[in-house]
Amino acid sequence: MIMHLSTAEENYLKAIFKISERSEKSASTNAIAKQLNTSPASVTDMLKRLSEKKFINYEKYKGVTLTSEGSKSATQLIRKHRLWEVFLVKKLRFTWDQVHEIAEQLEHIQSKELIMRLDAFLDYPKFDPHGDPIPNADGKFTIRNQSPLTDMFKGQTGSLVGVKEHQSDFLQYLNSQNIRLGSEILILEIMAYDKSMRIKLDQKREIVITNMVAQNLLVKKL
Amino acid sequence: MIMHLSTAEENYLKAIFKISERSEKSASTNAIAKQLNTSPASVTDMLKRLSEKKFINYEKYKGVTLTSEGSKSATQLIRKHRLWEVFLVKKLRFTWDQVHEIAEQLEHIQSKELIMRLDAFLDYPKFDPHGDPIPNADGKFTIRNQSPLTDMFKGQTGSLVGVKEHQSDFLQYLNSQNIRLGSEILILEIMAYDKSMRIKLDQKREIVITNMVAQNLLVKKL
DNA sequence: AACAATTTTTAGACTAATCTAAATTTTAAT
DNA sequence: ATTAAAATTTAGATTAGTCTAAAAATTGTT
Ligand SMILES: [Mn+2]
Ligand SMILES: [Mn+2]
Ligand SMILES: [Mn+2]
Ligand SMILES: [Mn+2]
Repeated sequence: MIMHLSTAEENYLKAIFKISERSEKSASTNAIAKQLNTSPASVTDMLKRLSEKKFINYEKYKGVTLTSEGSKSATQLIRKHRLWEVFLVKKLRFTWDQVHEIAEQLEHIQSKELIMRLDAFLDYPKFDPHGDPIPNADGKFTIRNQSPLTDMFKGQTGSLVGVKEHQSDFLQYLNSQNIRLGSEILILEIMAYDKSMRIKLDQKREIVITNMVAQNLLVKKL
Repeated sequence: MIMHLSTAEENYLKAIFKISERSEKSASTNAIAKQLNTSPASVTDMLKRLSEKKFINYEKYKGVTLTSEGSKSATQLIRKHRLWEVFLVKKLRFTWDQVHEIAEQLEHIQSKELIMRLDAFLDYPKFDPHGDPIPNADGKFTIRNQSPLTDMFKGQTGSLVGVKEHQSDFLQYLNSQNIRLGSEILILEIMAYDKSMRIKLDQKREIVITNMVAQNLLVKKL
């Protein structure tokens, strides 16, 4: 029943999970290749193996979906990744732009007990340092209402609950502007021309952000 | 200059280091194979590769020694292993018999920064949960005077500072007898026949231990 | 010094994971 | 409905790490 997955296999399942998450429909070979920075030929190869092992539903040329077994594995991997990120930020005082790479390695450590204890040690966090929900031991994600800042209008206020983009240069940009999870954002003005926004941050500083930045900020309306 | 090592390569270097540590002379192919639970043929293969990369001094049929580069890598790996063991015991409340396997995986996580911060988080521990010294960032081990309990005589008292054997069944046996690091051991009697010992533990309980157990207990004379 | 036992290396094969280039299938557009 | 473009799969090769069986070298013992 308990089937061992290699690091590579785990990464493929996670990639498929993430693609399915954002597009609803089945994941294509090319999309997976792009996500994993690998060649489509390698993906096809791996899809055959994962299908053989019943982690995915795969038919040639038709794309893939995760089986419930595959979905469970992917969710556990995400759980581990995000818990480790919390550990790195909360306990080791890394910043949110420094943790992803390290968590990419830590997520593959195999020990149920370790994760149980880590979770307890961190006080059962519900969200990671980027505001992403951490599935619980049963794989259940906390749902939260949130929307990209671009969905809000002039005069409205939101609290930053997450970021869509996780690239460290983006996160470092946010650091430089003192924009962090929990920051209060009041939209003062939206430029008609380029949709850039003038905002008031934490009832203090006024700054201008581009539409591209605003698209990547997830807020809860206040 | 900075050469990347795979998990397998790191494990070979650590094995060679440990063999050299206990026998002084160069490590033989068979000894490495035994340590890593692999075949001698695989070892020869890997020795060629590690020699090529200048981590070991290797001549066919002559056994191997680590170069200074190899020694440095092995020491860093041991440092990581032992720091993670401290983390698991001190922070996650694992017992000393549960941590080795997990640390075997954690030691391969690649991030200098992570280890620096972990070391600080743990308050720069000098010894791991089994009493083994943790090399500092420069690779320097703390030396301590210690001897196997079998080197001591009737009437002498020692404090347990380490164990030679790390198998979990041995550690669990010690747990069951309430023998732990720091325990005070007074030798009451040594049987001439089988060299088993009657000892007084922590000025409380009297127990009998076999010579095999005594050989694996490292004590500091009091 | 010869030979038997042991150790080590080589030969040849296998698996997982990857690649490039070529062939095939699907999809989209005329 | 053809045909061009894009996506996907296959073919064939490569690398790391492993294995078993056989050959070669070393070591130990008469
Ligand atoms: Mn991440
Ligand atoms: Mn994250
Ligand atoms: Mn250990
Ligand atoms: Mn240890």
